[in-house]
Amino acid sequence: MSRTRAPEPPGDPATRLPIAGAPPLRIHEVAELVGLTPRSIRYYEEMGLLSPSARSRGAYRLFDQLDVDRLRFIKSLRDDAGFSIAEIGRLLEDEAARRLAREALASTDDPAERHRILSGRLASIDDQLAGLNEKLTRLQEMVSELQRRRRHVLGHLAELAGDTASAGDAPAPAGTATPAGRAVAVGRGPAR
Amino acid sequence: MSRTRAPEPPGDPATRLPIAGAPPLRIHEVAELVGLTPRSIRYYEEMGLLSPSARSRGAYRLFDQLDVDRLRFIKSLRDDAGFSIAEIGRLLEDEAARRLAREALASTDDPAERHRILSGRLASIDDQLAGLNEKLTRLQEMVSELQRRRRHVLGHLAELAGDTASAGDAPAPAGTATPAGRAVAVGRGPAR
DNA sequence: CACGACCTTTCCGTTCACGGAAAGGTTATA
DNA sequence: TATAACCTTTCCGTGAACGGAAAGGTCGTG
Repeated sequence: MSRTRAPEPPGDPATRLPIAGAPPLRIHEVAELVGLTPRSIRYYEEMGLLSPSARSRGAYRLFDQLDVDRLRFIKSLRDDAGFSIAEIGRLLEDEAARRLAREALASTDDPAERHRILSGRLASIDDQLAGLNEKLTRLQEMVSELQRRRRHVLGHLAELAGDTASAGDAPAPAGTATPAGRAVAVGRGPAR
Repeated sequence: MSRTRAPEPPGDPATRLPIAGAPPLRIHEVAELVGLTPRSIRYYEEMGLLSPSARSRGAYRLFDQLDVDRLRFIKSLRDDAGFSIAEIGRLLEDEAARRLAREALASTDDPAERHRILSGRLASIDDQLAGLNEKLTRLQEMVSELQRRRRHVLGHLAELAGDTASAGDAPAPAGTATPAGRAVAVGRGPAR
């Protein structure tokens, strides 16, 4: 551990303020933090998923907390939702449109204009919801099917265990409570 | 419409029976049916996702209803769950293991052996559930967040509409009821 | 039996999402 | 100031998931 962190000598406040006392990170630091490679992060920037991050005088990329959050979001979208980089780009563009709409709303009192802006936002949100709901429904069907099988197997195991009295209902070993209500069984060991 | 369907002259019952009266389909027919290209279907066969389908004397691939179901499943896994072809391959291998386990279970009365088989099945199911649940939870979080925003925008719109009395609660225009319980709002027009 | 429409395999090309090397610049520390 | 450990851009390579053309075979109909 030779060198720890560069305090970034003052004189370059940049355009984006670093969120109160949090030092900016360099690319391999964020990479490790969020579980991506520097290469991927540069690629995402090239594809327009990141606002051109701040740079040091030496042209080093510098990342603040917002960048980290954004990268985490991107990774989640990629790994969990299975979106392509292009799709993620579109989602993030919409995110940007959202900020613009906020500002536009704050700067006008005209009811018609406000209605136009809000309607646009609603349409965009509904579009995204439609896409996500489709994926979500399919995934839930798959999970339900697997849970059905799981109960089935557990029933057989219980039956095997001797007490032929109580069959069909199982304790469920570990679970992730889904926001939607029902607990979902999850078993042994890490995936991947 | 020159040629409609080949009745497949008897003399080649093949190994897989065509499920009572359903004529086997040729590759471009299934392709259109399930929404894939012939090229993709051949590729999936090459990757081992399909049991080597039946062939006519002239070496044409012939698909029965099971093949169609399997292809639909593959497409769903690919498009909705975002699995890679390799991952789908593993899931389907497990499906095959499931059939084997069924047969093995049916052919033994030894409790220890039955327990071993059932435990293996349970472990495999739990593995799959773990992976799917992770995706599912993330997706649900994203949907929840979007719904929150949607309500927010709707609140502002209602406020704009004049009656400043009732704000914050909205009727939700259209919805897909998720198996898990809560209705999820979906708006205007088709996505994609 | 000839035709058109489909099929076969083989192979090369393409897009996506990066990996990795090259050639050179920057930054904190010794 | 020299050195190690980062960083930069540029470019070429790679595996996945196909697309598409080539060269030839097969099917039902005219």
